[in-house]
Amino acid sequence: MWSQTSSYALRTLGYLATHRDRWILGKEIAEQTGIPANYLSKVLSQLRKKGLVRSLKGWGGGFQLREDALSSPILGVLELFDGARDAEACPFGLPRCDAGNPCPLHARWERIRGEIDSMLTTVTVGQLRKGPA
Amino acid sequence: MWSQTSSYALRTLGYLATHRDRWILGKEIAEQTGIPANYLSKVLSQLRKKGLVRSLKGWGGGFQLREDALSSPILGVLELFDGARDAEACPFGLPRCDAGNPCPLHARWERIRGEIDSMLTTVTVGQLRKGPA
DNA sequence: ATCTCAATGGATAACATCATCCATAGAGAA
DNA sequence: TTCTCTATGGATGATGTTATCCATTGAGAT
Repeated sequence: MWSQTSSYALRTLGYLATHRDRWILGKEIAEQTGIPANYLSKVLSQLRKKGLVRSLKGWGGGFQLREDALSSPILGVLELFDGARDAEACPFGLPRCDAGNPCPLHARWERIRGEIDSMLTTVTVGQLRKGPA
Repeated sequence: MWSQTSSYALRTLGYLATHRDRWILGKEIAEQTGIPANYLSKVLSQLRKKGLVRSLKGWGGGFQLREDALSSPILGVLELFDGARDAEACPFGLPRCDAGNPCPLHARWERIRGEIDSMLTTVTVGQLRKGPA
């Protein structure tokens, strides 16, 4: 549904959201989430540039979720890695369909798309925290 | 959302569903739908093997939609090119989430997934026909 | 039989995504 | 300063998807 990389980003943020009390090594995130360490470093780098994550080099360093990232909708994360989705585009790539000239799937898809958008804008990074059962 | 190739397949079937009165050249489909002609031939070949489309070589030949394809759900087409989707998989690749240990997105996604499945099994190839306004 | 039309299918190339390797830079410890 | 730890970033490789090229096959027209 979304790219592997986006999935990595969400998992990473979920892990950081769960451990906000200290600096987390990239290596630790990789081990705990199963994301390839080398690739993860690229993902973390982008999350840092985007301001979702803070980093500290050297001994005792690592990564941390930034405070204001907690309330950030996950839509922003997905867009960062998958690019902005064309909200208008027919997911089937059918010839231009819109309200005036709908393809057979248009109306049904319109509704589903709305629910997905609602989910992505409502759920925040902070809510990716792995809570106690 | 789905692969480019699946989109091509749906557009192709839509075009064939709209012109059921004669044999349609692959070239014509390519021109009218904007699908690369050479690549389209592969897609058509798979549609033929799957029994959705009939072909005729030589002068006056081309492609035609098969009668029974009209009532076939488009889900089958998507699975043909994208492979069967893992219905259980969390679209975010988050650590195994299920009813017992749901990720924050689980419940919301469950519902959306149901609607998508419903759409894909309900809409048929015949309904891809480009009807008169 | 021969010619032309058009699908068929194998081989290959272009491209993006995913992943790894390695050298460098920054920061605290000794 | 010097050492170790750890993020940073450039270069490269692996893989899957998308696209193209070309030779072959089948079928009707003449």
